[in-house]
Order: sequence, then C-alpha cells, then structure tokens
Amino acid sequence: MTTKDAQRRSSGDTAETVVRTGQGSAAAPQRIKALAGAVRPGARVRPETARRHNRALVLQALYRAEGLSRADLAREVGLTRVTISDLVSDLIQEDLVIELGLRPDARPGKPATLLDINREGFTIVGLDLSNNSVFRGVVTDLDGSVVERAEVSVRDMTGVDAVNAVYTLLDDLLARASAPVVGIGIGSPGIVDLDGTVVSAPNLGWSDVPLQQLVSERYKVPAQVANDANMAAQGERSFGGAGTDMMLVRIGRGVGSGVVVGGHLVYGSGFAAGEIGHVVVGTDGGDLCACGKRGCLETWLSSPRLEAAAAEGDDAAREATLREAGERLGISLAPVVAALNLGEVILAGPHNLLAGPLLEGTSETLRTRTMAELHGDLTLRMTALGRDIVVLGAVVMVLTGQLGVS
Amino acid sequence: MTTKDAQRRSSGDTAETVVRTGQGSAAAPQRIKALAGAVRPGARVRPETARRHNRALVLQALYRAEGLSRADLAREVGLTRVTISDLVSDLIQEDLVIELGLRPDARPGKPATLLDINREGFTIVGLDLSNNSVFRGVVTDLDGSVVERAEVSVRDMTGVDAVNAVYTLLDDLLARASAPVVGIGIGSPGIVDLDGTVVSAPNLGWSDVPLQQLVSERYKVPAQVANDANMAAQGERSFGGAGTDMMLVRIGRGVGSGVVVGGHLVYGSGFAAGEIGHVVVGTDGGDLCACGKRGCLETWLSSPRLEAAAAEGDDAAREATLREAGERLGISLAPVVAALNLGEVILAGPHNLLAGPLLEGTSETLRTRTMAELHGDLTLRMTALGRDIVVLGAVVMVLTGQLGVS
DNA sequence: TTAGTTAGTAAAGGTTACTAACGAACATCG
DNA sequence: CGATGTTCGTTAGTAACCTTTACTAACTAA
Repeated sequence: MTTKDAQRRSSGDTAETVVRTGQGSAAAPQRIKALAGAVRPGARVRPETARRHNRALVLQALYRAEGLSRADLAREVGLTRVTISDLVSDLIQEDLVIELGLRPDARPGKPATLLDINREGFTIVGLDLSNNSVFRGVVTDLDGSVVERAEVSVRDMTGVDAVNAVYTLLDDLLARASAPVVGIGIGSPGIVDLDGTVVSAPNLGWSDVPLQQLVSERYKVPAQVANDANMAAQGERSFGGAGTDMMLVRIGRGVGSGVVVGGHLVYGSGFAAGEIGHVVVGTDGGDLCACGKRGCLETWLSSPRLEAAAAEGDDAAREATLREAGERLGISLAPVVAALNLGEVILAGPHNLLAGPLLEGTSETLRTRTMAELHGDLTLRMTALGRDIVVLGAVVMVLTGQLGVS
Repeated sequence: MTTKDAQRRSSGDTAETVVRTGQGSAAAPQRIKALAGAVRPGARVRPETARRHNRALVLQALYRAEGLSRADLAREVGLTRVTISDLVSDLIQEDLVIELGLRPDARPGKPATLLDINREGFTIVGLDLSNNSVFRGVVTDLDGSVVERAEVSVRDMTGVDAVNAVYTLLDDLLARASAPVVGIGIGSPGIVDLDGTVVSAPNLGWSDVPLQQLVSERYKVPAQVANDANMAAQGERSFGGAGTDMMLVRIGRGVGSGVVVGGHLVYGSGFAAGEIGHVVVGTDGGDLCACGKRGCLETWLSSPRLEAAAAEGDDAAREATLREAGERLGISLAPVVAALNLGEVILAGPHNLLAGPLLEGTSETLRTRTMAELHGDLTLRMTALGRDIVVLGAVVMVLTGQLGVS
C-alpha cells in the first residue's frame, strides 16, 4: 500500500493510540513499514542462484541418507536424472561427493552407483565461548563427529584479550585439522547480529566486536558467529532430532534460550530473541536479581541456587526446591509454548540438577497452564548432546551457511 | 546426520531423559527428525520458478511505490533493464500492470515511462467469519480499498448451515464485483491448517472442513483460508504499518493472537500458534474458566467482564478493573516478548475498552517485567484498522498467495 | 536367448537473464 | 542554435540452466 493510503485509513473514526515503552525513537509507524517493505538486495533469482539452490538440495539429500544413486537423487529432489548427473559431476570435481561403488541389491536393470558426501574429506571448526572460565573448541568431520578437541582458559579475560584467546584456540585447532576446513563456527554469549558482530557481551567485555569478519579475514576461511543458545538450538535440531517448532533452554550461570519457528532460528527485532533470563515470573515477588528486578527467571534457576539446593542434606527439601524451580520455568514458558504452539521444549545444562524433579515440575506446570487439546503433544526433555551442544550447533551453522545443508 | 550416528551419540554418558506431557505417541525423537528433514517436493528451482519469483519482485516493488519506470525497477530489483522490460511486457499483456505516461520531471535524458499495478482493474474478496452473529465480507481493489460490503446473519448457525452462509455471502459479493476477482480470502476462527482446512472451530461446529478447497472449486477462483487472528496480523502488517517481529492480540469474546516472526506468520507445530486465551496468568489463582482451569487470560480479558467494568458508575473502580486486565495481559505477554524479542505488540478489539487504562496497564507491566536494555524499543499500540482488520488481512493473504505481493 | 527394466550419458531444444550496442528524447552549455 | 552528454527503452547475440528425447550399459526374469 502507499503511504497516502495509510494516512487516509488512519484518519478514520478509529483514532490511533500509541503507547511506547522505553525511550525508542518516536517515528511514525508508517516509517517503520516503509523500511520493512524494502526489497532486500539480492532477492532476485538469477540462473546461477537457482543452480546453487539445487546443488544445496542435492547435498542435503545426500547428507541425510548416505548411499543414494543419481537416479535416487533425481526422484528425491525432483530434478531430472540428466540435471542431477550434471550437478553431481560438479560436486565430484570439487571432491565434495564421492562414489561408493555399485549398489549390492539384486534388482532388474543396470545397478546403481551409490554416492555419498565426502564426510571425512573435510572438517569444520566449532567454538563455544559461553563458559566463563574456558573457551572450548572442536574439529569435526562433516558428520559432526569430533576428531580434535582443545580449550583455553579465559578466567576474567575480557576485551582484546578474549579475542586473542579465540585466535589462540583457532590457531591450535586449525593446525590440527587433518583435512581442508570448510568453515569456522563460533557460539558467543550476548547479542550477536546477522553479520556475526557481537553487539554486546558484558561477560566478555565486548561491544560491537565484528568477530565473524575478524576471524574470516585472519584465517581466510568462512566464519559464522552467532549467539550460543541459538547455536545450541541449531545443534539440537540437526544432531538431537528436534522438530521444526521448538525452544532450547540453557540453564547455567544464567538462563538463555534459542527459539526455532518453522525450522528457522528466531533472531528478533534487536537480535535479542531467546533472552528470557530476566523476565519476571509469577505475581508473588521473588528474590532480588542483579538486574534490579524481583523474581527474574534467573533468580529461580541460576546454577548457584540450584547447586545449593542439590547439596542439601534433606532429600525432601532438595526435591522441593528443584521442583519449584522447574515450576517457575514452566510458568514463564507456558505463554511462549501457547503463542508459538511449540512441539518441543528441550533443556540443556547440568544433568544432575535438571533431569529430575526440576524437569518434572516444568512438565507438570506446562500441562496445567496450557490447553491440553492444543499442546498435549508437547515434548519436554533433556538434550542428549551434553557439553558439545554449542560447538555442534556451530558446526551446523557452518554446514548450513557454506553447503546449504541443515 | 544419519540415524546410526544419532543412536551412537545418544548412548553416551549423557543419558537421555524424556518426559512427555499429555498423551502424545511415544515415538523416538529421531523419528521426528527423519520426518522434519525430508526434502519437500517442489523445493527445486527450475527456470520457470525463478521467473515467477522475479516477476513477483517486480509486482511487489510496483505495489509499494506507484510510479516507477522500467529503469527504476531495474535498479530496485537488481535485474537489468532488458529483463525488467521483458517481465513488464508480460505483466502488461496480462493487464496486471499499466503505463501511466511519461514522467513529468525535467531531467536530462529520455523521459521515463511510469508504470503502476492496475490497482482498480482487479478485485479481491475478503471474508471474516470470526464474529459469532454475523459473517462479514468485502470486495476491495488491489490497494485494499473497500468497494463493496456485505454480511449475513449466522446466529447459532453451525456445521453445513454455516458453510452455506459462506456461500450465500460469496454469491452476493462475487455478483457485485465490478472487475475480475483475483482470489478469495477467508479468516476463520479455530485451528486452520496450511491447506486451508478448518481442523477445528467449535463455535461454528466445524471439524476438518476443507473450506479452501470447497470455495475454490465452487467458484473456480483461488481461495486462501486461514485463522482469523493470523489474518488480522497480516492485515496489520501490510495496511497498519507493523514491523517484521510483532504480535497482534485480538480481544473480544475470547482472546486470540497472530504472531509474526521475521516477517512470516507463525503456524506452530499443530497450526495452533497464537491461541493464548487459555494460558493461566500469574500465581495467585483467578476466576474459573469455561475450560476448567483457573485464571486463564480469557477470564481476565473477555469482553463481557470488560464491558461490565466499563459500565460501572465508579470511575476509579472502572479504571482499576481495566488496568488490572491490562496488567494480566502484560504478565502473559512478557515471556513472549522476551523470547521473540518482538518489536511491536498491537491490540485489536473494542476501542473504548482497550485504548485507555488497559493499554497503559499492559505497557507498564511489559516494561517492568522485561529488560529495558533489550526491549526498550517495544511499541505497544492499538490497531488503526478497526473492524476491517480481518478482511483486510484476508485481502493481503490473497495478494501474497496469488501475486507474491506482501 | 529374448524381453523388460533401471542407470547413466549425449545431443538438441527451450527458457531465462546477461552483455553490448543503438536510437530516441531530453537538458545543458558554449 | 548546434554540439554534447545523459537517460530510457529496445534489439541482437551469448551464456547458463534445465528439459526432452534418444541412446548404451547392465542387470533380472522367462
């Protein structure tokens, strides 16, 4: 619609009431629209773009099911055998795909030549910067199987020092990579924008650090930098079997989450999606939080509090505390589960603290505070990926970004 | 990843704990993954697909800014003048685009021929089935300007009768459409799947009614059927100037919402996204709801309760009740705003009830229960579209579905 | 041995968008 | 007023992509 129309419509009998929370700019809503509606550059599809897309489809099909023939791919992807042959021959040239030999089955017709992604011919580097005392990193093959590990201690390291610690870790890992590195994925705490710039990460003393650019220019390798919880969500989705509408909640020193809607990560209007740690829970007060509010989710679920509870001698009291923490999580997640009709909520963090009464408390609360008819199929569980969840997510981001595989 | 890998990984030291809420099937998570990962048919890009996409970009650019030349389009969309000329000549052939004449400016060079979408040469029909007593419908031009209106009374009508009422309304509107109808958009209450089948709409006595198929086959015109609140969100986004990450909350007899994330409507794992009416709010009880729970959002915000409050003689008591209702809305929205980092929350419903203390209560509550640093830019406001919000949303769905314009 | 089936390749054809080049129509400047 | 430069839209030719059609290779089944 045109701006003129918007004005005509707004000036009707339905007077517009605008209340702005906070001190955002006071631009008229129509201005926002104009920006939102701009055709983003590169949206056009040229033949080359189409080819890249189809190529990604082939890789994706091969990635999921090792041992497909060209004819299988043609049926799966929807292109003709001829085109698939052409695409595959490109991929074999680049060594991304290899022939496995003839299919052993006894069927009429010429036997098929099975193909697979060259899963061990390339590696990916994944980093997890979310821990306060240590940066962890891995080298994996294209399957996400870890072939190398490394870490650097970063206790109290901030600013440039922390960036240098990233370099140190990468130097080590890249030197140990036995095959060409497809890309480097880095999960960072804080707010990270779409370009991989860490807009704000208080714990690391970073603000507007263009980490993705720094890393990719320094090592001449494509890099992907994103929020740690978002990466964890990606990891859970690809390697943990999570569905297309889910939320992964990380509980550690703080509480963060990654939200996946329709199979896509949610970034939010300010790249701060998933930051639920400082939402007030319930209407009955709560402890004072470092942020100044009372009853934030983090005050109920921070690992210090949970650990104190776990250390308690009295089993009943221990259970009660953990269960209540779980209930608080359920209270704050219920509106999100309902609004997004999530299919899964997955917890990541200390197994001993989360897996018992806490998880049950969350489950029960979610059930009693939402409509069973709509959300009865909700799955609530722990992740099975353990500590590697962020680095594996980083690997997935690289796979997605560089090969179009997810 | 392969199933084999998933199993290998799961069998590690990080034992998996699964708690299922409700009585969903007990399939292993890996099975879900296999389904989620299937390459959807038609994902391949053939030259024809690319052309359709580029064509939609041209239409979209023209739709937003009337009076672009071919050269302008080339710059805007990113294709060459030659290709744009070719696309435009197709569109002119189909009468979808018209030439407006030469640009009046005094500039060096050959004067440009201005183009526009043939905004009045086609019409769209939009229906709103969300009201309990009446189905409303409009005929609009491509701009969304209403040219015809109609309604049918449906008090206590359910099942086949309600479907027939839709037909009656459409017969009327289609007869009065003065130009070719591009498509029919219908906003229905209840759960609607991606095919436009009304899975469940208790108020209308519908379950698994393939309304989109029925309508498109009966009238030989493309139809789009979706949930009413979702359509309202679409309407607000295109005609109300809302941004890419927002939530539209409809408050009437019940409370429903439409959620837009990254510019796309959220459907959810069971097509029930936005159904927040029966989420329990707060931790201090509340009235008994028709659903059997206590303290559902609807018990705080249903229009009967609000109207009773508004009718009260005592101004202070009236304000207090409305403000408290707003606060309850804020309490339940805060986790959603945080999890999705929404930029806007927009209310639609009776202006006299919502626009005053209620809106302020919601605003204040959202501010005090989320982090100002992250969500300070949140805009909370009433819609400016009034009663037409659903039918306009339906029009947008048709524009998007048939022309690729949004 | 013959018929039928499946896999992969080769050649030709049609669609799409691009580059290069050109004429038309204007403004500006000497 | 004519020369010059700019912008618009079109024409002609090219490159990339996918498809259709046709072929060979290799196998099973009768």
